[in-house]
Amino acid sequence: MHDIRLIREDAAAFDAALARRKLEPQSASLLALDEKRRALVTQSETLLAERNAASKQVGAAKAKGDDAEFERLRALVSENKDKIAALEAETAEADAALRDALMQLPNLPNADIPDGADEADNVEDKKWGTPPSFSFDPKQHFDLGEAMGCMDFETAGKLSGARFMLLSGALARLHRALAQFMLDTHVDENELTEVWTPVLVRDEAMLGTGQLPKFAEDSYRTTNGWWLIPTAEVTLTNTVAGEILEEAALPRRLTAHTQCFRSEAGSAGKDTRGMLRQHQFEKVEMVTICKPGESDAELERMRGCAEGILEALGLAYRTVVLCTGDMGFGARKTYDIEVWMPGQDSYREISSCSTCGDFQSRRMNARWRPAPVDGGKAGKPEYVHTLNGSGLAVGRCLIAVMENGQQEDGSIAIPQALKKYMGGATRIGADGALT
RNA sequence: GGAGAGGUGCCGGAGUGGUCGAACGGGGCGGUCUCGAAAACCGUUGAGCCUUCGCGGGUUCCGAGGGUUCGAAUCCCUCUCUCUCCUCCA
Repeated sequence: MHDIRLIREDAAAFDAALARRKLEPQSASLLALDEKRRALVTQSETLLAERNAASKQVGAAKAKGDDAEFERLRALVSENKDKIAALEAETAEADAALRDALMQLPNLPNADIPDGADEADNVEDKKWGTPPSFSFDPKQHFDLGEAMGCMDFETAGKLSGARFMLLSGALARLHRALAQFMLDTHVDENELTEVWTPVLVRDEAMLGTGQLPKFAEDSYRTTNGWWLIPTAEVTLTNTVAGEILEEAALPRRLTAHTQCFRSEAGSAGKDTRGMLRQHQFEKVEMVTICKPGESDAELERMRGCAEGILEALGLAYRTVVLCTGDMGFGARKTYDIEVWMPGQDSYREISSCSTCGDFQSRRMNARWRPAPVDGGKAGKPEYVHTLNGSGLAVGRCLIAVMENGQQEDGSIAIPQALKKYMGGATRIGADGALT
Protein backbone atom coordinates (compact mmCIF):
# COMPACT_ATOMS: atom_id res chain seq x y z
CA MET A 1 0.00 0.00 0.00
CA HIS A 2 1.22 3.46 -0.81
CA ASP A 3 1.82 6.41 1.48
CA ILE A 4 -0.75 9.01 0.53
CA ARG A 5 1.54 11.68 1.91
CA LEU A 6 4.20 10.83 -0.64
CA ILE A 7 1.59 11.09 -3.36
CA ARG A 8 0.56 14.50 -2.02
CA GLU A 9 4.16 15.62 -2.11
CA ASP A 10 4.95 14.45 -5.60
CA ALA A 11 1.96 13.27 -7.56
CA ALA A 12 3.77 13.47 -10.87
CA ALA A 13 6.52 11.10 -9.74
CA PHE A 14 3.93 8.66 -8.48
CA ASP A 15 2.06 8.61 -11.77
CA ALA A 16 5.29 8.35 -13.70
CA ALA A 17 6.28 5.27 -11.69
CA LEU A 18 2.86 3.73 -12.26
CA ALA A 19 3.20 4.43 -15.95
CA ARG A 20 6.22 2.16 -15.98
CA ARG A 21 3.78 -0.55 -14.92
CA LYS A 22 1.54 0.44 -17.82
CA LEU A 23 -1.05 1.93 -15.50
CA GLU A 24 -3.10 5.05 -15.98
CA PRO A 25 -2.35 8.04 -13.71
CA GLN A 26 -4.04 7.57 -10.35
CA SER A 27 -2.88 10.51 -8.28
CA ALA A 28 -5.71 12.88 -9.19
CA SER A 29 -8.45 10.53 -8.07
CA LEU A 30 -6.48 9.45 -5.00
CA LEU A 31 -5.84 13.02 -3.95
CA ALA A 32 -9.50 13.85 -4.42
CA LEU A 33 -10.40 10.99 -2.09
CA ASP A 34 -7.76 12.18 0.32
CA GLU A 35 -9.02 15.74 0.35
CA LYS A 36 -12.56 14.64 0.92
CA ARG A 37 -11.43 12.42 3.74
CA ARG A 38 -9.40 15.11 5.43
CA ALA A 39 -12.17 17.65 5.18
CA LEU A 40 -14.56 15.21 6.81
CA VAL A 41 -12.09 14.32 9.53
CA THR A 42 -11.61 17.97 10.40
CA GLN A 43 -15.35 18.60 10.45
CA SER A 44 -16.28 15.63 12.55
CA GLU A 45 -13.41 16.17 14.97
CA THR A 46 -14.50 19.74 15.50
CA LEU A 47 -17.97 18.56 16.39
CA LEU A 48 -16.57 15.87 18.63
CA ALA A 49 -14.43 18.41 20.45
CA GLU A 50 -17.51 20.54 21.07
CA ARG A 51 -19.47 17.57 22.27
CA ASN A 52 -16.73 16.42 24.60
CA ALA A 53 -16.45 19.86 26.15
CA ALA A 54 -20.23 20.11 26.58
CA SER A 55 -20.42 16.63 28.04
CA LYS A 56 -18.03 17.65 30.74
CA GLN A 57 -20.36 20.45 31.72
CA VAL A 58 -23.24 18.01 31.79
CA GLY A 59 -21.26 15.82 34.13
CA ALA A 60 -20.37 18.79 36.30
CA ALA A 61 -24.02 19.87 36.57
CA LYS A 62 -25.00 16.35 37.52
CA ALA A 63 -22.29 16.22 40.14
CA LYS A 64 -23.50 19.47 41.63
CA GLY A 65 -27.03 18.14 41.73
CA ASP A 66 -28.34 20.97 39.59
CA ASP A 67 -31.04 18.96 37.82
CA ALA A 68 -32.52 21.82 35.81
CA GLU A 69 -29.14 22.80 34.46
CA PHE A 70 -28.35 19.15 33.82
CA GLU A 71 -31.47 18.64 31.74
CA ARG A 72 -30.91 21.86 29.82
CA LEU A 73 -27.34 20.93 28.90
CA ARG A 74 -28.24 17.35 28.17
CA ALA A 75 -30.82 18.40 25.63
CA LEU A 76 -28.36 20.82 24.11
CA VAL A 77 -25.72 18.18 23.63
CA SER A 78 -28.09 15.63 22.20
CA GLU A 79 -29.07 18.05 19.45
CA ASN A 80 -25.91 17.30 17.50
CA LYS A 81 -26.08 13.59 18.03
CA ASP A 82 -27.41 12.58 14.64
CA LYS A 83 -25.20 15.07 12.89
CA ILE A 84 -22.11 13.66 14.55
CA ALA A 85 -23.10 10.08 13.84
CA ALA A 86 -23.72 10.85 10.17
CA LEU A 87 -20.49 12.73 9.84
CA GLU A 88 -18.51 9.98 11.52
CA ALA A 89 -20.04 7.38 9.23
CA GLU A 90 -19.22 9.49 6.23
CA THR A 91 -15.67 9.94 7.46
CA ALA A 92 -15.20 6.22 7.94
CA GLU A 93 -16.53 5.66 4.45
CA ALA A 94 -14.13 8.16 2.93
CA ASP A 95 -11.28 6.63 4.86
CA ALA A 96 -12.16 3.16 3.60
CA ALA A 97 -12.56 4.42 0.05
CA LEU A 98 -9.06 5.83 0.03
CA ARG A 99 -7.60 2.73 1.61
CA ASP A 100 -9.39 0.43 -0.81
CA ALA A 101 -8.15 2.44 -3.76
CA LEU A 102 -4.59 2.31 -2.45
CA MET A 103 -4.83 -1.42 -1.76
CA GLN A 104 -5.61 -2.10 -5.41
CA LEU A 105 -2.45 -0.50 -6.71
CA PRO A 106 0.78 -2.43 -7.23
CA ASN A 107 4.10 -1.39 -5.77
CA LEU A 108 6.20 1.14 -7.63
CA PRO A 109 9.22 -0.23 -9.46
CA ASN A 110 12.68 0.73 -8.28
CA ALA A 111 14.44 3.29 -10.42
CA ASP A 112 17.14 0.80 -11.40
CA ILE A 113 14.95 -1.89 -12.96
CA PRO A 114 14.44 -2.15 -16.70
CA ASP A 115 11.26 -1.09 -18.45
CA GLY A 116 9.57 -3.76 -20.48
CA ALA A 117 6.37 -5.55 -21.39
CA ASP A 118 7.00 -9.16 -20.48
CA GLU A 119 9.67 -11.73 -19.70
CA ALA A 120 11.34 -11.12 -23.04
CA ASP A 121 12.48 -7.76 -21.66
CA ASN A 122 14.07 -9.12 -18.50
CA VAL A 123 17.77 -8.44 -18.22
CA GLU A 124 20.31 -11.11 -17.49
CA ASP A 125 22.41 -10.23 -14.47
CA LYS A 126 24.50 -13.33 -14.00
CA LYS A 127 25.20 -16.72 -15.50
CA TRP A 128 26.74 -19.57 -13.54
CA GLY A 129 27.93 -23.00 -14.62
CA THR A 130 27.87 -24.73 -17.94
CA PRO A 131 24.84 -26.67 -19.13
CA PRO A 132 25.88 -30.32 -19.40
CA SER A 133 26.40 -31.70 -22.89
CA PHE A 134 24.86 -35.03 -23.74
CA SER A 135 25.87 -37.59 -26.34
CA PHE A 136 22.19 -38.47 -26.62
CA ASP A 137 18.89 -36.65 -26.67
CA PRO A 138 18.21 -35.63 -23.07
CA LYS A 139 14.76 -36.59 -21.85
CA GLN A 140 12.25 -34.56 -19.92
CA HIS A 141 11.77 -35.36 -16.24
CA PHE A 142 8.40 -37.02 -16.66
CA ASP A 143 9.74 -39.49 -19.18
CA LEU A 144 12.63 -40.33 -16.89
CA GLY A 145 10.47 -40.55 -13.81
CA GLU A 146 7.70 -42.60 -15.34
CA ALA A 147 10.19 -45.00 -16.92
CA MET A 148 11.74 -45.76 -13.55
CA GLY A 149 8.31 -46.17 -11.99
CA CYS A 150 8.76 -43.41 -9.43
CA MET A 151 6.63 -40.63 -10.90
CA ASP A 152 2.97 -41.41 -11.44
CA PHE A 153 0.62 -38.86 -12.92
CA GLU A 154 -2.13 -41.34 -13.68
CA THR A 155 -2.64 -42.39 -10.11
CA ALA A 156 -2.41 -38.77 -8.97
CA GLY A 157 -5.07 -37.95 -11.54
CA LYS A 158 -7.27 -40.65 -10.16
CA LEU A 159 -6.91 -39.19 -6.69
CA SER A 160 -7.03 -35.49 -7.45
CA GLY A 161 -7.11 -34.65 -11.15
CA ALA A 162 -4.78 -32.74 -13.42
CA ARG A 163 -1.75 -30.85 -12.09
CA PHE A 164 -1.08 -33.29 -9.30
CA MET A 165 1.59 -35.94 -9.08
CA LEU A 166 2.59 -38.87 -7.01
CA LEU A 167 6.20 -39.67 -6.26
CA SER A 168 7.39 -42.96 -4.92
CA GLY A 169 10.59 -44.77 -4.03
CA ALA A 170 13.81 -43.09 -5.03
CA LEU A 171 12.19 -39.90 -6.35
CA ALA A 172 10.05 -39.43 -3.27
CA ARG A 173 13.23 -39.71 -1.25
CA LEU A 174 15.18 -37.42 -3.53
CA HIS A 175 12.42 -34.86 -3.24
CA ARG A 176 12.57 -35.06 0.54
CA ALA A 177 16.37 -34.94 0.47
CA LEU A 178 16.33 -31.74 -1.54
CA ALA A 179 14.04 -30.00 0.91
CA GLN A 180 16.17 -31.12 3.85
CA PHE A 181 19.35 -30.04 2.15
CA MET A 182 17.97 -26.59 1.38
CA LEU A 183 16.64 -26.07 4.86
CA ASP A 184 19.86 -27.28 6.52
CA THR A 185 21.95 -25.05 4.30
CA HIS A 186 19.89 -21.99 5.07
CA VAL A 187 19.96 -22.67 8.78
CA ASP A 188 23.56 -23.85 9.21
CA GLU A 189 25.38 -21.79 6.61
CA ASN A 190 23.16 -18.84 5.77
CA GLU A 191 22.08 -18.30 9.38
CA LEU A 192 18.37 -18.03 8.70
CA THR A 193 15.96 -18.97 11.46
CA GLU A 194 13.92 -22.06 10.73
CA VAL A 195 10.20 -21.66 11.20
CA TRP A 196 7.35 -24.11 10.86
CA THR A 197 4.11 -22.38 9.96
CA PRO A 198 0.44 -23.04 9.35
CA VAL A 199 -0.64 -23.38 5.74
CA LEU A 200 -4.21 -22.27 6.44
CA VAL A 201 -4.54 -18.55 7.09
CA ARG A 202 -7.09 -15.80 7.59
CA ASP A 203 -8.04 -13.05 5.16
CA GLU A 204 -5.86 -10.57 7.03
CA ALA A 205 -2.69 -12.50 6.30
CA MET A 206 -3.48 -12.72 2.59
CA LEU A 207 -4.27 -9.00 2.53
CA GLY A 208 -1.05 -8.18 4.31
CA THR A 209 1.24 -9.72 1.73
CA GLY A 210 -0.92 -8.65 -1.21
CA GLN A 211 -2.58 -11.86 -2.44
CA LEU A 212 -5.87 -10.20 -1.56
CA PRO A 213 -7.98 -8.36 -2.48
CA LYS A 214 -6.96 -8.55 -6.14
CA PHE A 215 -5.89 -12.14 -6.65
CA ALA A 216 -8.42 -14.23 -4.79
CA GLU A 217 -8.95 -16.52 -7.76
CA ASP A 218 -5.32 -17.65 -7.64
CA SER A 219 -5.69 -19.30 -4.25
CA TYR A 220 -7.88 -21.91 -2.63
CA ARG A 221 -10.25 -21.29 0.22
CA THR A 222 -11.73 -23.73 2.69
CA THR A 223 -15.45 -23.87 3.32
CA ASN A 224 -15.01 -22.13 6.66
CA GLY A 225 -13.02 -19.26 5.20
CA TRP A 226 -9.35 -20.12 5.59
CA TRP A 227 -7.01 -19.64 2.67
CA LEU A 228 -4.43 -22.24 1.68
CA ILE A 229 -1.18 -20.36 1.38
CA PRO A 230 0.26 -20.06 -2.12
CA THR A 231 3.68 -19.52 -0.53
CA ALA A 232 5.16 -19.35 2.96
CA GLU A 233 5.89 -15.70 2.20
CA VAL A 234 2.37 -15.19 3.54
CA THR A 235 2.95 -16.77 6.92
CA LEU A 236 6.56 -15.75 7.44
CA THR A 237 6.03 -12.12 6.53
CA ASN A 238 2.82 -11.81 8.51
CA THR A 239 4.56 -12.97 11.68
CA VAL A 240 5.41 -9.29 12.20
CA ALA A 241 1.98 -7.91 11.32
CA GLY A 242 0.86 -5.29 13.81
CA GLU A 243 4.18 -5.42 15.67
CA ILE A 244 6.67 -2.74 16.57
CA LEU A 245 10.07 -4.43 16.51
CA GLU A 246 13.09 -3.18 18.41
CA GLU A 247 15.93 -2.08 16.19
CA ALA A 248 18.26 -4.65 17.76
CA ALA A 249 15.95 -7.44 16.56
CA LEU A 250 16.59 -6.55 12.91
CA PRO A 251 17.26 -7.85 10.42
CA ARG A 252 15.10 -10.88 10.99
CA ARG A 253 15.84 -13.61 8.47
CA LEU A 254 13.46 -16.54 8.32
CA THR A 255 13.08 -19.73 6.34
CA ALA A 256 10.35 -22.35 6.18
CA HIS A 257 9.58 -25.48 4.23
CA THR A 258 5.89 -25.72 3.44
CA GLN A 259 3.31 -27.03 1.07
CA CYS A 260 2.05 -24.37 -1.31
CA PHE A 261 -1.29 -24.32 -3.08
CA ARG A 262 -2.15 -22.49 -6.27
CA SER A 263 -5.19 -22.70 -8.46
CA GLU A 264 -3.13 -21.80 -11.53
CA ALA A 265 -6.16 -19.99 -12.87
CA GLY A 266 -5.11 -18.27 -16.05
CA SER A 267 -2.26 -20.64 -16.82
CA ALA A 268 -4.38 -23.09 -18.75
CA GLY A 269 -2.32 -24.89 -21.35
CA LYS A 270 0.98 -23.80 -19.78
CA ASP A 271 3.36 -26.55 -18.69
CA THR A 272 0.59 -29.09 -18.58
CA ARG A 273 2.88 -32.10 -18.74
CA GLY A 274 4.99 -33.15 -15.82
CA MET A 275 5.39 -31.56 -12.44
CA LEU A 276 6.60 -28.12 -13.39
CA ARG A 277 3.31 -26.45 -12.53
CA GLN A 278 1.19 -28.10 -9.86
CA HIS A 279 -1.74 -27.18 -7.69
CA GLN A 280 0.17 -28.44 -4.67
CA PHE A 281 3.93 -28.24 -4.33
CA GLU A 282 6.68 -27.78 -1.80
CA LYS A 283 8.89 -24.80 -1.41
CA VAL A 284 11.58 -23.66 0.97
CA GLU A 285 10.93 -19.96 1.41
CA MET A 286 13.12 -17.17 2.72
CA VAL A 287 11.79 -13.95 4.23
CA THR A 288 13.70 -10.99 5.60
CA ILE A 289 12.30 -8.23 7.76
CA CYS A 290 14.72 -5.31 7.98
CA LYS A 291 15.28 -1.61 8.29
CA PRO A 292 14.76 0.48 5.15
CA GLY A 293 18.45 1.15 4.74
CA GLU A 294 19.25 -2.54 4.75
CA SER A 295 16.87 -3.88 2.17
CA ASP A 296 19.03 -3.43 -0.92
CA ALA A 297 21.88 -5.38 0.65
CA GLU A 298 19.44 -7.97 1.99
CA LEU A 299 18.08 -8.60 -1.49
CA GLU A 300 21.58 -9.37 -2.73
CA ARG A 301 22.20 -11.59 0.27
CA MET A 302 18.95 -13.47 -0.27
CA ARG A 303 19.52 -14.03 -3.94
CA GLY A 304 22.98 -15.29 -3.02
CA CYS A 305 21.43 -17.82 -0.62
CA ALA A 306 19.20 -19.13 -3.39
CA GLU A 307 22.01 -19.24 -5.93
CA GLY A 308 24.20 -21.04 -3.41
CA ILE A 309 21.81 -23.99 -3.34
CA LEU A 310 22.05 -24.43 -7.09
CA GLU A 311 25.80 -24.07 -7.00
CA ALA A 312 26.09 -26.70 -4.29
CA LEU A 313 24.02 -29.01 -6.47
CA GLY A 314 26.14 -28.20 -9.49
CA LEU A 315 23.21 -26.95 -11.54
CA ALA A 316 23.81 -24.30 -14.19
CA TYR A 317 21.61 -21.23 -13.85
CA ARG A 318 21.18 -17.64 -14.79
CA THR A 319 19.79 -14.78 -12.80
CA VAL A 320 17.67 -12.11 -14.43
CA VAL A 321 16.32 -8.79 -13.22
CA LEU A 322 12.62 -8.67 -13.99
CA CYS A 323 11.42 -5.79 -16.10
CA THR A 324 8.50 -3.62 -15.03
CA GLY A 325 6.00 -5.65 -17.02
CA ASP A 326 6.95 -9.02 -15.57
CA MET A 327 7.27 -8.03 -11.94
CA GLY A 328 4.78 -9.14 -9.31
CA PHE A 329 2.22 -6.92 -7.60
CA GLY A 330 4.08 -6.25 -4.36
CA ALA A 331 7.64 -6.04 -5.62
CA ARG A 332 9.94 -3.10 -6.20
CA LYS A 333 12.68 -5.22 -7.65
CA THR A 334 12.83 -8.92 -8.40
CA TYR A 335 15.56 -11.35 -9.34
CA ASP A 336 14.40 -14.52 -10.97
CA ILE A 337 16.83 -17.40 -10.84
CA GLU A 338 16.42 -19.79 -13.73
CA VAL A 339 17.95 -23.25 -13.72
CA TRP A 340 19.03 -25.04 -16.84
CA MET A 341 16.59 -27.79 -17.81
CA PRO A 342 18.23 -30.03 -20.46
CA GLY A 343 15.00 -31.84 -21.30
CA GLN A 344 13.41 -28.54 -22.22
CA ASP A 345 16.59 -27.06 -23.61
CA SER A 346 15.95 -23.87 -21.69
CA TYR A 347 16.34 -22.02 -18.41
CA ARG A 348 13.27 -22.22 -16.18
CA GLU A 349 12.38 -20.22 -13.10
CA ILE A 350 13.24 -21.95 -9.85
CA SER A 351 13.43 -18.98 -7.52
CA SER A 352 12.13 -15.46 -7.34
CA CYS A 353 13.63 -13.01 -4.85
CA SER A 354 11.89 -9.71 -4.31
CA THR A 355 12.17 -6.64 -2.19
CA CYS A 356 8.84 -5.05 -1.38
CA GLY A 357 10.09 -2.00 0.48
CA ASP A 358 7.38 -0.85 2.88
CA PHE A 359 4.56 -1.94 0.57
CA GLN A 360 3.60 -5.00 2.61
CA SER A 361 4.50 -3.55 6.00
CA ARG A 362 2.07 -0.67 5.45
CA ARG A 363 -0.66 -3.14 4.65
CA MET A 364 0.04 -5.20 7.73
CA ASN A 365 1.18 -2.33 9.95
CA ALA A 366 4.58 -3.79 10.75
CA ARG A 367 7.03 -1.30 12.19
CA TRP A 368 10.33 -0.96 13.99
CA ARG A 369 11.49 1.48 16.61
CA PRO A 370 14.88 3.14 16.21
CA ALA A 371 17.03 2.55 19.27
CA PRO A 372 17.69 5.59 21.44
CA VAL A 373 20.71 7.54 20.24
CA ASP A 374 22.87 8.60 23.19
CA GLY A 375 20.74 10.72 25.43
CA GLY A 376 17.44 8.89 25.72
CA LYS A 377 14.43 9.32 23.49
CA ALA A 378 13.78 6.32 21.28
CA GLY A 379 12.82 7.27 17.74
CA LYS A 380 9.39 7.22 16.19
CA PRO A 381 8.26 3.86 14.80
CA GLU A 382 8.79 3.44 11.06
CA TYR A 383 7.61 0.80 8.65
CA VAL A 384 9.96 -2.14 8.11
CA HIS A 385 11.01 -3.37 4.72
CA THR A 386 10.13 -6.91 3.71
CA LEU A 387 11.77 -9.28 1.25
CA ASN A 388 10.90 -12.75 0.15
CA GLY A 389 12.46 -15.35 -2.07
CA SER A 390 12.31 -19.02 -2.86
CA GLY A 391 15.24 -21.01 -1.70
CA LEU A 392 14.15 -23.04 -3.69
CA ALA A 393 11.05 -24.53 -5.23
CA VAL A 394 11.55 -28.16 -4.28
CA GLY A 395 9.62 -29.84 -7.09
CA ARG A 396 11.28 -27.82 -9.79
CA CYS A 397 14.64 -28.53 -8.23
CA LEU A 398 13.86 -32.24 -8.38
CA ILE A 399 13.19 -31.85 -12.07
CA ALA A 400 16.46 -30.02 -12.56
CA VAL A 401 18.47 -32.65 -10.70
CA MET A 402 16.83 -35.41 -12.74
CA GLU A 403 17.27 -33.80 -16.12
CA ASN A 404 20.80 -32.58 -15.50
CA GLY A 405 21.95 -35.83 -13.95
CA GLN A 406 20.41 -38.16 -16.47
CA GLN A 407 22.52 -40.79 -18.21
CA GLU A 408 22.04 -42.47 -21.54
CA ASP A 409 20.80 -45.67 -19.87
CA GLY A 410 18.00 -43.79 -18.10
CA SER A 411 19.67 -43.65 -14.69
CA ILE A 412 20.29 -40.45 -12.76
CA ALA A 413 23.44 -39.26 -11.01
CA ILE A 414 22.70 -37.71 -7.62
CA PRO A 415 24.67 -34.58 -6.68
CA GLN A 416 27.36 -35.16 -4.08
CA ALA A 417 25.78 -32.68 -1.71
CA LEU A 418 22.72 -34.89 -1.38
CA LYS A 419 24.57 -38.12 -0.68
CA LYS A 420 24.15 -37.97 3.06
CA TYR A 421 20.42 -37.32 2.66
CA MET A 422 20.08 -40.30 0.33
CA GLY A 423 21.44 -42.95 2.63
CA GLY A 424 24.79 -42.76 0.86
CA ALA A 425 23.37 -43.46 -2.58
CA THR A 426 24.91 -41.64 -5.56
CA ARG A 427 22.64 -42.72 -8.35
CA ILE A 428 19.14 -43.81 -9.16
CA GLY A 429 19.04 -46.73 -11.57
CA ALA A 430 16.83 -46.83 -14.65
CA ASP A 431 14.71 -49.28 -12.65
CA GLY A 432 14.35 -46.82 -9.78
CA ALA A 433 16.82 -48.57 -7.49
CA LEU A 434 19.15 -46.49 -5.30
CA THR A 435 22.78 -47.44 -5.46
C1' G B 1 -17.43 -30.95 19.97
C1' G B 2 -19.23 -29.59 25.46
C1' A B 3 -18.56 -26.39 30.03
C1' G B 4 -16.27 -22.38 32.35
C1' A B 5 -12.74 -18.17 32.94
C1' G B 6 -10.44 -14.24 30.70
C1' G B 7 -8.31 -10.51 26.84
C1' U B 8 -6.19 -3.15 29.84
C1' G B 9 0.19 0.57 28.25
C1' C B 10 7.20 -2.60 27.27
C1' C B 11 5.74 -6.46 31.36
C1' G B 12 2.67 -7.61 35.73
C1' G B 13 -1.81 -5.71 37.35
C1' A B 14 -6.01 -2.15 39.30
C1' G B 15 -10.12 0.06 37.37
C1' U B 16 -17.92 -1.68 36.63
C1' G B 17 -21.00 4.86 33.47
C1' G B 18 -18.29 11.17 33.89
C1' U B 19 -12.49 15.02 35.39
C1' C B 20 -9.17 7.64 32.90
C1' G B 21 -4.60 7.38 28.03
C1' A B 22 -5.76 4.97 32.43
C1' A B 23 -3.84 3.71 39.91
C1' C B 24 0.13 0.72 41.71
C1' G B 25 4.48 -2.36 40.93
C1' G B 26 8.40 -3.82 37.62
C1' G B 27 11.35 -2.57 33.39
C1' G B 28 13.60 1.29 30.13
C1' C B 29 15.62 6.22 29.77
C1' G B 30 17.48 10.88 32.17
C1' G B 31 19.15 13.11 36.69
C1' U B 32 20.89 13.60 42.05
C1' C B 33 24.55 11.06 45.06
C1' U B 34 29.58 8.39 43.89
C1' C B 35 36.40 8.05 41.85
C1' G B 36 33.06 4.56 39.47
C1' A B 37 29.14 1.22 40.40
C1' A B 38 25.20 -0.64 43.52
C1' A B 39 21.41 1.13 46.66
C1' A B 40 18.29 5.18 47.56
C1' C B 41 15.74 9.36 45.82
C1' C B 42 13.68 12.69 41.82
C1' G B 43 11.89 13.03 36.94
C1' U B 44 10.40 10.75 32.49
C1' U B 45 8.50 6.77 29.37
C1' G B 46 2.25 4.26 23.98
C1' A B 47 0.33 4.56 18.90
C1' G B 48 -2.60 6.49 14.68
C1' C B 49 -5.02 10.57 12.39
C1' C B 50 -6.43 15.95 11.61
C1' U B 51 -4.55 20.88 12.15
C1' U B 52 -0.12 24.32 12.63
C1' C B 53 5.86 27.28 9.33
C1' G B 54 6.69 26.03 14.48
C1' C B 55 5.25 26.03 19.66
C1' G B 56 0.97 23.86 20.24
C1' G B 57 -4.16 22.36 19.74
C1' G B 58 -7.83 18.60 18.60
C1' U B 59 -9.43 13.62 17.92
C1' U B 60 -9.37 8.24 18.08
C1' C B 61 -7.47 3.75 20.27
C1' C B 62 -8.23 -0.46 27.04
C1' G B 63 -8.94 -8.00 21.63
C1' A B 64 -12.33 -6.63 16.85
C1' G B 65 -17.01 -4.77 15.11
C1' G B 66 -21.84 -2.95 16.26
C1' G B 67 -25.44 -0.90 20.02
C1' U B 68 -27.39 1.92 24.51
C1' U B 69 -26.19 6.97 26.62
C1' C B 70 -25.47 13.95 26.85
C1' G B 71 -21.06 10.83 28.06
C1' A B 72 -18.40 3.88 27.65
C1' A B 73 -12.15 0.62 29.43
C1' U B 74 -16.67 0.28 32.39
C1' C B 75 -23.60 -1.68 30.31
C1' C B 76 -25.76 -4.83 25.91
C1' C B 77 -25.03 -7.85 21.24
C1' U B 78 -21.92 -10.41 17.60
C1' C B 79 -17.19 -12.11 16.38
C1' U B 80 -12.26 -13.44 17.62
C1' C B 81 -8.17 -15.16 20.48
C1' U B 82 -6.03 -17.26 25.03
C1' C B 83 -6.38 -20.38 29.35
C1' U B 84 -8.70 -24.47 32.46
C1' C B 85 -11.72 -28.94 32.69
C1' C B 86 -14.35 -32.77 29.87
C1' U B 87 -14.75 -35.32 25.12
C1' C B 88 -12.13 -36.74 20.80
C1' C B 89 -7.61 -37.25 18.25
C1' A B 90 -2.45 -37.31 14.27
